[in-house]
Parts: sequence; structure tokens; C-alpha cells
Amino acid sequence: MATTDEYDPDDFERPSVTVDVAILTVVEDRIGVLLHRRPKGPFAGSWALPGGFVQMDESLREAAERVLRDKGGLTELHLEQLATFGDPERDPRTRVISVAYMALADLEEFRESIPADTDVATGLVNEVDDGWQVEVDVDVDPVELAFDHDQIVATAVNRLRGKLDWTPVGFQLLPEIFTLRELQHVHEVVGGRAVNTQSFRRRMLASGELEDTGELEQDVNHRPGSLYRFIEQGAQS
Amino acid sequence: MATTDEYDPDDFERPSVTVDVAILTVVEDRIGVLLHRRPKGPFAGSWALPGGFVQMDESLREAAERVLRDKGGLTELHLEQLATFGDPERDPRTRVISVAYMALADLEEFRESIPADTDVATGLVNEVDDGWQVEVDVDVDPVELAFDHDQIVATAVNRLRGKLDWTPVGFQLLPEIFTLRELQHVHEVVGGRAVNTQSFRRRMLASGELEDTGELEQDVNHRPGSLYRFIEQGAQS
DNA sequence: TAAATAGTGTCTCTTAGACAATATTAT
DNA sequence: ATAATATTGTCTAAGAGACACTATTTA
Repeated sequence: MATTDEYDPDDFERPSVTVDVAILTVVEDRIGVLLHRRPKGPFAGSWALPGGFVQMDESLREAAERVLRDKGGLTELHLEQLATFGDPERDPRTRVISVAYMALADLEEFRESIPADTDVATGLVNEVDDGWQVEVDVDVDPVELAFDHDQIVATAVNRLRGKLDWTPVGFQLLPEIFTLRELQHVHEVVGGRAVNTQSFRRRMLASGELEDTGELEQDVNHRPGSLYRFIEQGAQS
Repeated sequence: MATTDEYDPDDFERPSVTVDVAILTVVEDRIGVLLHRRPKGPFAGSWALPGGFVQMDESLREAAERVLRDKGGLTELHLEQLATFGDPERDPRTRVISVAYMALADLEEFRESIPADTDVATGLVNEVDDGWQVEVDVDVDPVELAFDHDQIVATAVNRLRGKLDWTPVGFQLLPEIFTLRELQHVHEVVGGRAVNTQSFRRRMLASGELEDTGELEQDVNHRPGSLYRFIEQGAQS
């Protein structure tokens, strides 16, 4: 038995702790996740989520924010903790426990975070087994992710899907100004199925979370839609 | 920058990692959580969640199961990971990262896990601030929990509440055989508000998750209700 | 019979989906 | 005019809450 009050932490061998971040976006009709190719170490050459060791003086969230900053200055993103993965065999080197985070970016931010000449790529998610498992394509072909990062991506996608119905998280995947059609498209891609346009429109407009900017969509070859902005839900009556 | 592929884990000082388990049940009109009094170490004398250091050869879930076993042989409970708490200051001794789990027990199991002559008690949860924060009473009086265990309890209560609407998790808080009224009571306590009896009954019976045992409640001073059993959702057509 | 809870029937209200009609813009 | 999408109107169906009524058991 090893309870926290009867033993000293120094009596125990300590695992390494990392954070890994699944940065998601919507790319056309698929969910995209930012991957980088591991130059060395275990799984060298494989695609992996960006991550890093947790420093002794930073919180877990700060570590995740540091990882985002290192990836092309991504900041101000929606960032939330997903789950912690601690199988003893998940890293062949030594015991490494990984705290996984999910970040959401719109496609522009996401693309800007990929420097031209680096081993960073957009993985496109295929859902397998009702979405509880995923497969990731890079440049059309399915790839095997390093460590248990496929599980982390699956967890992120499922979390995102679950949140979409209840929270205004869809806005995190769009630029500040967007049309209802674009918002609906995000919901359809994340949810993996078509949604009823009337119902979606009614629900969104009734939610009180959208503000009509009064502007119209530009440069489209059809009737332009109204542009909306997400209203921060700060001050409630 | 410290990415997983460019540094060796041995280059970094390692934190300690623990699991802490919020074992919840329903006690009359309140949510109960199992607490034990810390005999020594930081927060000596304070009430805390049961927990322990993660061993190098066990997974996080195995560590949580070990903690449950140590608490009076609790086993076969619903057990799920909640979140990981890693503020650098959360433990005054050294950097300790805690992976929090939630376990659900029915009141009988819960009571059996409390030996008569130990410093183990049932904390009763008061919800504060819309349930996003909690206060815990032991023997009527509010107590201050050790470390950030109040946050862990709040996270557990909120997770439980969120799950109740979508999953058959209510059954984990009841014995194998129960009446619809008992199930409704669990939902009302967890949800913190009354639910419509007709609607609840309709929804539960229509869910296909209940099997009528054909038996009736015994030893009650009113019309006895039918006893139901939860149907495992294994084989689907 | 009274008390207490189990269980049923039915009405209304809200919300989502289906379907159709009209509006606006570019080509 | 045609293509394409935006936007609105209305009908229907499902589910939840409200309310009233009947049923069953013990005291």
C-alpha cells in the first residue's frame, strides 16, 4: 500500500511527465490535426503530436501553452485538457506519462503555424469504428502515429464532437466573422453527418450567441450570406 | 524548447505522480464522498481523498484500482479518469502531479468500505456557485480538504451530473435491484433539482435499459413499487 | 377509512425535421 | 434567364412537463 500520507515522495522512483497537444481544425470535409515528424528517438521518422516535458516550475496548462507557442506562435486558442495516458509500455525508453490537451484553431491560424520547410504536416482524420477510433492520413496515405498518439487524436475528436452540441466551441474553428453556412459546415464535418439547415439556423439564431455584423459575404458566385460574430458570454443578467 | 523528440527524458527533473480517487455515492438527499484523515505529512489532520503514488510498473487505472482495493475491498465499481491536477504549488513538499479518478458506489458498498475504528468518514457535498465549486461537510460542519481535493470533488460532481442525462450511470449508485422511485431520487440528488415523475418514468422505461424483475418492493408502508434491474448493453442487433 | 406512493391517461408546449416558397447575387 | 445559395414560412412528429385520475398496500 502506498498512500500519499504514509510515504515520502522521495521513496518512489518518478516517471517522466509530458504534455502532448492535438491541435485540431476543419479542412474542407475533414478534421485536420497538426503533426510533426520525429527526427530522432523512439519512433524516429514517424508522425507525432507536438509535445514536451513538463518543467518543474510550470503548470500543465502552461506546458501546453509553451508547446503551442513553439509551433509557430499559436496563441489565444481554445485549449483544454483531455485525459492522461499512462500505460507503462507507451514509451519504449522509460516510464512516460502524458497529459493530453486539445487545441482548436481556424484553418488560417492553423496553416500559418506550418512553416514551409519543416517536417510539419496536416493529418486528416478518418473515423473508424463509430468514431471511437481514428486513422490519420498525411498526403492521402494513412500513417501510423508515434506512441499512443492515435488514441489521443481519437479522444480529441470525440471530445470535440461531444462539446459541439452544448457549447459554442464551433466558433473556435472559424475566423472571427463567418456565415451560418460556414458554421453549419463545421458542425457537419465534426459531427460526421448532415444537419437540418432550418433547425440549425433556428437553433443558432435563438442561442443568443451570434451577432449579425450587418455585413454580407464577399466574392462568392451566388447570393451572399450575412456575416455573424460570436458574442462573448461574459456579463449575464 | 523541450520537445519529446529532441531531449532525453533523463535530462529532466521528474515530478512525482499520484492518483486520487473521489468515491461518490448518494446519501439521503446529498452526494457523499469518501474521505480519510491524514495522519501525517502536509495537511496532517485534514480530510483528504484516498490516493497513492503511481508505481513504475502499473498503469494509471491500475493505480486507482489499487487505491480502491486498499479502501475496504471496493472493487467492480464504475471507475473513470477525471482530470489531472498539476499546479506546481499544489503539494508543499515537492512537485506532485495528481491524476484524479471518480468511482461510483451504492450506499451499501460505500458504508461497508468504512471500517468502524478508522479515520475514514463520509463527506457530504454542498454545491456552491452553481455547482462549479463545492464545500464538504463532515459530521455537519464544513471542512477544508487537503491539497486541491475540493477541486477534484467539484470536478467529480460536475462530471457525474453531466453523465447522468446521457448514460446509465445512475445504476452505479444503486444496488442491483431498485425501484423507479429510487432511481428518480438518485437523479434528483445528483442533478440538484426535482424531475418530472411521468417524464422520467417514460424516459427510463423507453430507454430499454431496465428489466422488470416481476418482484415488488418489500417492507414499505405504502403501495410497493416494481423492482427493476439494469440491462447490460452488450449485444446490440 | 386514511395515508402514502405507484402507476396511467391525456393535454399542451417546445423543438427538430421535412418540405416548399421566395429572395438575392453572379454569370 | 439560369445557377446557386440565402432566408422564410408552415406542417408534422417526438418528447417533456402539467395535471388529474385510478390502484395498491399498510396502519
